[in-house]
Amino acid sequence: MVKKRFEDSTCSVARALDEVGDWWSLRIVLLAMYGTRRFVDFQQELGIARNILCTRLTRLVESDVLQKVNVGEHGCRYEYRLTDKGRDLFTMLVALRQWGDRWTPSPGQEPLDMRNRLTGSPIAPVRVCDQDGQALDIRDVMVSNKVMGSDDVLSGSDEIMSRDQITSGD
Amino acid sequence: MVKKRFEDSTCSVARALDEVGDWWSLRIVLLAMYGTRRFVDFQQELGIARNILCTRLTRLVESDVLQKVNVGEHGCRYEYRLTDKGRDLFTMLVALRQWGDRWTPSPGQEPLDMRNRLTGSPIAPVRVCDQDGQALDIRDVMVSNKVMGSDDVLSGSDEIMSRDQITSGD
DNA sequence: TTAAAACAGTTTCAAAATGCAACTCTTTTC
DNA sequence: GAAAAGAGTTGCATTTTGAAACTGTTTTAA
Repeated sequence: MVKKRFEDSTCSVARALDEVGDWWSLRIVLLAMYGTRRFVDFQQELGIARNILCTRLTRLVESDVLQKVNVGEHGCRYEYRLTDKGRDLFTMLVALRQWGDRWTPSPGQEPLDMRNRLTGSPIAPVRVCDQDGQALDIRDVMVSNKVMGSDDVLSGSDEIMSRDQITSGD
Repeated sequence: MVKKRFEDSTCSVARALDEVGDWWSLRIVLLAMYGTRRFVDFQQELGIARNILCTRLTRLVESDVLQKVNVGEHGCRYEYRLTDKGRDLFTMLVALRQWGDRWTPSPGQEPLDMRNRLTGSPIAPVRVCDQDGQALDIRDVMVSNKVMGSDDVLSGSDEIMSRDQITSGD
């Protein structure tokens, strides 16, 4: 019984991408991490159309990634700030940045230098580890699918391991 | 001198998003990690339009995230397989999955159980660490901007730290 | 205290991307 | 050797995006 090994329409990656997986949202979150808070600043730094920015910010507020705060002194003037949920995208964005640094280098552009603010120690490459602290890459990972009662390894699809081998556990 | 603290049109996150930041590409890569390789399988599992899938796969091949392999016995029949570059999105996708598990839980849907294939040890939450092994969250990180010769902390924009405080180093 | 500028959007309309269905042509399978 | 499956294309309708102008507030500065 092979067909669909993971019923992933309810996959949390898909759900995450529904919230921040469009063309602009992660860029907005990234700018927010750099300190941008105002509508015009997002607009100018991204070069995004104002109406699109408006719908994106609204969506991000609805999904609780940003919060809209009235900072006007005599009326209404707004700022968009990261929530805990938005701030928690930090790890994923660092992983994405490191991937970009490794695989899409830009001539004459050196990677952003990020460090421990207190000690100056540089940030290390983000790794997936198990609870014993062992770093794992995709080939080392097994996914147990409780619904279907079968285990499987992630493939990373290369020529060494055929589809038959991968699905032999079913 | 405040205006733009990071000239990020050349930011590696932006470059990464140019390659995999659209609505479908990361889902395609994720399926590829689960072992999907064929055009029709991607199409059916994603519910994506065939022409769109075609342009996405072509783009991913062009940017060397996937490779297109002829597996026909008497002619042409293709598979799309992850390259090293594509496989290296694993870390980022695990971080995204964990974010989704934490913040967009689905009723009755428990997180995918991922483990070390050899030992059965569960995967731990992905963390950003410095080279001394110290786990850092966004508030602990400093970015040194060599172009502008200034240092800055990432803000995570909440009400505790005002924009003035953040930019006081300039 | 008032005029000018800045903010935070809307609205309108054109251009681009996406989705759907039908249609090819080749390759497997039976 | 026929039928089915794979891997796309093509054409057209729908949706999303982008650009620019337009509104109504709120600050700033004289």
